[in-house]
Amino acid sequence: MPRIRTAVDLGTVIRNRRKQLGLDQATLAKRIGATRQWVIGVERGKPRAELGLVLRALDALGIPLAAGGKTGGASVPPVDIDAIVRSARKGTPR
Amino acid sequence: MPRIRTAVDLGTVIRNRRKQLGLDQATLAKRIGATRQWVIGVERGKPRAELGLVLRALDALGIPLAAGGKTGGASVPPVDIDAIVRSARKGTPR
DNA sequence: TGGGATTGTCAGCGCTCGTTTACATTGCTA
DNA sequence: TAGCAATGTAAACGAGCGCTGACAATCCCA
Repeated sequence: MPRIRTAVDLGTVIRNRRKQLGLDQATLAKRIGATRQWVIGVERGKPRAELGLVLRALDALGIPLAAGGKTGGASVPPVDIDAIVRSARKGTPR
Repeated sequence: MPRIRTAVDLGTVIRNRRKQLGLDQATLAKRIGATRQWVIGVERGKPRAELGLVLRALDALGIPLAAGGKTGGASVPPVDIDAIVRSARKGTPR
């Protein structure tokens, strides 16, 4: 259950899963509704790929995405009190 | 621990977390290295936002992203045997 | 060694992204 | 009510994406 931080992480996950399923790039591309070119780019970790296609790819590969779950350590660092206070007393004098 | 399927899902998560932290759009934008305009778009669920900025946003908000974890049901449908067989015997006649 | 499948690279093109700048709207406080 | 902060909307513009189409480089069997 890899933790995704960068586009490269995501590309690796997608590629591994695709191979695991025995799919080639062309087939995956067709399922997503994109081109093989696009698949190549994403698997390489292209950071400016478009979000919608990426989500469709994960879906097509049966890869669920979870946000905010505790992954083990001190994830989800608790509320930034400072910010809240500042916001509370609308001053925000900078 | 919301399950992310669409760009709208992601926008909602981001917006909620931002407010939870008491940040305004401008501040978040600056931290990400994007503009307020961009934040507005993403929070609205723009499906063609660029991946890199989205990941930076999640990071800036302390939202971990996990891929491939079982979420409860029949997620991660097991390997497509058919595909593997086809791939195994390199034929792939179709 | 030959041939098919898979993957990678290149070039050109339309289109939309993200940025900048400015203004309108809403909400709250003094 | 005036004034400030936060949010939403709009227009113009450069830059890069994703698409089409074609071709080269690898693998892997027969």
